[in-house]
Amino acid sequence: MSTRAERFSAFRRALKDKGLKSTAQRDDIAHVFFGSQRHLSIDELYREVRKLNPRVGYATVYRTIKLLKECGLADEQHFADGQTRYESAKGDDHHHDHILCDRCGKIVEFADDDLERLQEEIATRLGFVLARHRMELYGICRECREGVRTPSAEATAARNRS
Amino acid sequence: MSTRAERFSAFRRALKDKGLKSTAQRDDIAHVFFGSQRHLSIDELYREVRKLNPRVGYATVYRTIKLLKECGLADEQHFADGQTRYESAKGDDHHHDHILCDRCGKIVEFADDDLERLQEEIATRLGFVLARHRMELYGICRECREGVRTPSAEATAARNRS
DNA sequence: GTCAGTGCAAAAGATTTGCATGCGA
DNA sequence: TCGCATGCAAATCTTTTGCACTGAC
Repeated sequence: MSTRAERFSAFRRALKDKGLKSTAQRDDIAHVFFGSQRHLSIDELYREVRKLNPRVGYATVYRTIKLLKECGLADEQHFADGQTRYESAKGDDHHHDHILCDRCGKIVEFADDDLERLQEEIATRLGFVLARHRMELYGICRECREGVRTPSAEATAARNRS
Repeated sequence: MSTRAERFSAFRRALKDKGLKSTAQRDDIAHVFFGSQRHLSIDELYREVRKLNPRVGYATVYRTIKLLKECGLADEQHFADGQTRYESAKGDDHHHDHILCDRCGKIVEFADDDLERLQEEIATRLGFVLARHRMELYGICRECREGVRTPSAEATAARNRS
């Protein structure tokens, strides 16, 4: 897993390689995006970026996220709530899946080798050569079951309610 | 797995229980929906229903699919292509996942007990009580790899291209 | 100076909703 | 008859695009 600075450099390098320009907007969007631990929606990303630099338009956020996707630096996720979210890519060798809390909206990442193997096996059995997969588990997390309301869980729940 | 007629009756019963009316449009939409083996998009469903009864509006298809969801008779799927698709629900005791061919778009359903168990185990390990999950595998099917172009694969590929 | 990048507003695509009319119970 | 259901069009919501202007190289 690379640092924010490393990802930022990788983005700038990718832009240069493609003959594209570095701009204040792209820098600001990338900075916010790489700095977030969460799975951001476009709107959340836009709002965060605007705090840093109000001279950024919605369209530019869309255009920049698309660029980040093309560079392999952002992964797009379509969870069950219908919202499209983006996360900072972990790299090819760091595949992971997600488990989401139905109550507070918390998203936890995990990786499991047995699961990967089993998926290969199922695909083979069905005559497919597996290219990729997507798995999401949904349930209730321990904090929500125990009625503990941590600040971060509260914030996440509030975001989900809005 | 119930028959088309059984599902149709279940829908009429559910409507009656909710104090809602049976109408020609609802009947026609349900008939087409329960009769399809495929994972239909709203647009595909609309077109099919129009062949049967041109006096059906787009909005009614949306409203009826929403009703079917509420009755537990339709499952909504968001696959990676971004299109929202619906399938006739198999019932709580018939959970299944999907594997999709990246080339011809074919969608194959499967169920695997080991997979279900492993998911439970992962959720428990992470402190979650699992409610449901979603898994999709993507790859290339045998027919596409072997260059065989079956009529159904051709039809599916054509639909995907359009 | 050149041309890609940007903001804005308009467009496009998917889904929902308001409203007058239609029709099932 | 009464009120839910429908069709249509308009409204939303999300994402993309056209265009004139700005700014990076």
